[in-house]
Amino acid sequence: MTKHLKNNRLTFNEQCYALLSLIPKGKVTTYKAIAEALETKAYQAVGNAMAANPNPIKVPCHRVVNSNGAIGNYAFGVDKKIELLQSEGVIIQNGKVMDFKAHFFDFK
DNA sequence: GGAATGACATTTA
DNA sequence: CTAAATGCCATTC
Repeated sequence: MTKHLKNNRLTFNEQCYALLSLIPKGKVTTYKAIAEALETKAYQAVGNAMAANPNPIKVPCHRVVNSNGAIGNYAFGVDKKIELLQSEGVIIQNGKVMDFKAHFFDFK
């Protein structure tokens, strides 16, 4: 990049991580919700941010699923993502989140 | 600076 | 309901 301004604000990714770190155990959110919380429609960019997640320990990227209830993807494998979620109390069946609304964490 | 890429979403067939 | 096409936007090549 020739424009090394970066401004003073956090990168899009950092903002995503910040939001994710707010999600309590046993709750999930969607890429859409995160994007909306950042006041943008960069749904896909949110996914990219997760893929670039530098610290999976502090950032529970496994709590982010697709807006249609599907699990989506995960750096460590979808199966691993499912296991993590289930161990936190989120019911998953047939690769989809059951009672999605109940487990949904909204940033508003 | 521009093109390509992606852990998505929504609409249409 | 499933599948394909189209739109979006930040990041990376």
